[in-house]
Amino acid sequence: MKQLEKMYNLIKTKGLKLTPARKIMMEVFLNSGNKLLNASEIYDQVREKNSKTNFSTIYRNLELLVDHGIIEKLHLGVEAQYMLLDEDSCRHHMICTVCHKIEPLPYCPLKELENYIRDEHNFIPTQHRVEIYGYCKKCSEHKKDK
Amino acid sequence: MKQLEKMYNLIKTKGLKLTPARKIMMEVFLNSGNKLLNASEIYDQVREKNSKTNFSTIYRNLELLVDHGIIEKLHLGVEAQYMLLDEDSCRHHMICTVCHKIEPLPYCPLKELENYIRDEHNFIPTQHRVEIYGYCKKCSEHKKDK
DNA sequence: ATTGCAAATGCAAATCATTTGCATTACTTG
DNA sequence: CAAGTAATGCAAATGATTTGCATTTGCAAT
Repeated sequence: MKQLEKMYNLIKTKGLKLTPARKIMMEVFLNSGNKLLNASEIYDQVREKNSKTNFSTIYRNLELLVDHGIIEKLHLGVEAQYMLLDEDSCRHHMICTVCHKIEPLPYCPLKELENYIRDEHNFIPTQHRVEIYGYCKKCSEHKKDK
Repeated sequence: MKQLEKMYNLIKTKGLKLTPARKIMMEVFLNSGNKLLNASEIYDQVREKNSKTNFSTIYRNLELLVDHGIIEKLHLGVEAQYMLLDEDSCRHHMICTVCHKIEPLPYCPLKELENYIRDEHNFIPTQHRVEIYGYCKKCSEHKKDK
C-alpha cells in the first residue's frame, strides 16, 4: 500500500484535492499491471469501487493528471490511452500488440541520432518518442495461434 | 507532373479505380510540402478543385489508401493525420512542432536496440516507430517569438 | 469542530471526428 | 457501347470527448 500513499501525496503536492474519484483512479493505474488503459476501461474500473462516479469526472481528472505530469496520454489509435508516469520515466516503450502491456525501456538510443539530425538535417530536436511493438514474453510463449 | 502520373498508376496497379476524388487527393498530397494533413484539411483542398466531393468519400479513400500502402495514417492527437508513403519510406520522422512539416529520417537507429531488447527483455520486436519532435530549419530561423 | 470558498462533481446536452446504410452514379473491362 | 462492380453523395448514426451549470465537497483558516 506504500505505492498508493505515494500517489496520494503526489496529488496533494501538486495542489490538487484528494477526492474519492482521484484516489480510486490511482488505484486503478497501480493495479493495471502496466497496461495502457483507455478512458472507458478506467471508468469501468472506477465504477466497480464507486458506482456514482461520472464519465466527465474521469475525463476531467485524466486531463488534470496529464497536465501535472502524473500520467501520460498516448494517442495510438482512435481513443487515447493512459499510463502512469513514474519518476525515472522515459518516452521509450515496448508495447505488446497482443495484450497491450507496456514496458518502459531503460535505455535511450537517440543521443547520437539527435546530434546527427542537428548537424546534417538542420532540425533542432526537442522531444522524441520511441515505440517498439512486438510480443512480450508471455504472449510470445502463448502465440500458437498467430 | 511525372510524380502525379506515377501516383495514378500506383492506384490503378492496386486495382483501385482512378476517380476524380482520388486524383485530386493525390495532387493534394503531392502539393502538401511534406506536411501531415488531417482529414478536413484534405477535404478543404479537394473541395477547392471539386466542390461536390463528400466528406465520406474522403474518409473512405483515406482508409483505402492506407490499406493499400499508398499513404500512412498517424495518430498523434485527437484527429488522425496522413502522409504520402514513398517507396523507400520508413517509420522514422522528424516532425516540426511549429509548422507540422514532416521529414523522413533516412537512418534507422534501432537495429542494435532491437537485438538488446530481444536478448535482455524477452520481448520480440516486430515494428517500431521513432518520432523526433523539434524545430525544422525554417521554423528555427523564425522562432523569435518562442 | 465549524465555516467559507474555490475546486470538484454529476448530469445532460453539445461537439467533433469518423463511420455507415442505401440509393444513385461512374470507372473500367470486354 | 453495355454490364457489372466499385465509388460516391447524402443524411443519419456512432463513439469519444468536452462543456455549461447547478450542486457538493475537500481543506485551509478560523
